[in-house]
Amino acid sequence: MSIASDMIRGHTDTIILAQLLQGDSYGYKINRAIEMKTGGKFELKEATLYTAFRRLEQMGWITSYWGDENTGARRRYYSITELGVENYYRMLNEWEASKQIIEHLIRPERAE
Amino acid sequence: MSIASDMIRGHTDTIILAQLLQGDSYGYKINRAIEMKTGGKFELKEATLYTAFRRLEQMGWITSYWGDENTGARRRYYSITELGVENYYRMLNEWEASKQIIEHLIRPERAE
DNA sequence: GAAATATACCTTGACAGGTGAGGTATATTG
DNA sequence: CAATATACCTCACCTGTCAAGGTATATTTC
Repeated sequence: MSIASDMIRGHTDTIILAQLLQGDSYGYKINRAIEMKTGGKFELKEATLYTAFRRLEQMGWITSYWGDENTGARRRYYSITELGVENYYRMLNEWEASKQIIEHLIRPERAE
Repeated sequence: MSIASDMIRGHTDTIILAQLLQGDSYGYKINRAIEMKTGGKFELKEATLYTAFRRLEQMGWITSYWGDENTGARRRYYSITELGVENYYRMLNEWEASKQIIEHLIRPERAE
């Protein structure tokens, strides 16, 4: 497992929900958006992404439906639910809190 | 597993190394120090801590020796190695980088 | 002096999330 | 027609966390 994966763990759900907050989308597109946003510095692995979709849907934070494209490969679209929105904001707050705890813990203490 | 644990995952090694940068220490004391530093908001579980010690020692980032207390329970002290110091600084930098990526990804994009 | 608490260490098994490797199918481009 | 892009999916494995259990010594409380 690369270093980034343990750092990102615990944020994949939030990252996906953040994307869906801007409107329904599908796996492939979400991954492209993330890649674009980070200038290629980061991407969710496909297996991680689809595992996350299953998890989020089971928790009722997202719902899905098949698109009706009449050309190209079929797409499964995802929508964020009200419950998903609530949890998204909760997780944003948790990030703020844990970020500060981490910041505090990974620096050696100044002499006092 | 609590929420905080997935957020802290990937930082436990750095947290321990940060403590050892201030001088040799032992498991129990390190955990108390972390608890103090966060005002009780966070603590490494014992199993996690001792697992981390084994991992860090195996990687050669820390070394250990038994203290020679003539009273109280025996203590195993840990020292950070040169390799440990190098990796500590590397991980600090990785935190800075991944922090910004996460920040960028968990917020919905402003319309442009 | 017995019980409770604090100090201090340790291991095991279960669990969850990430991921490499594999698969399917359609459309386009050289 | 081969390669590439789009688009989905699953399985087995790995790693880190942690609840639950254990050992031992010293101090405090009743």
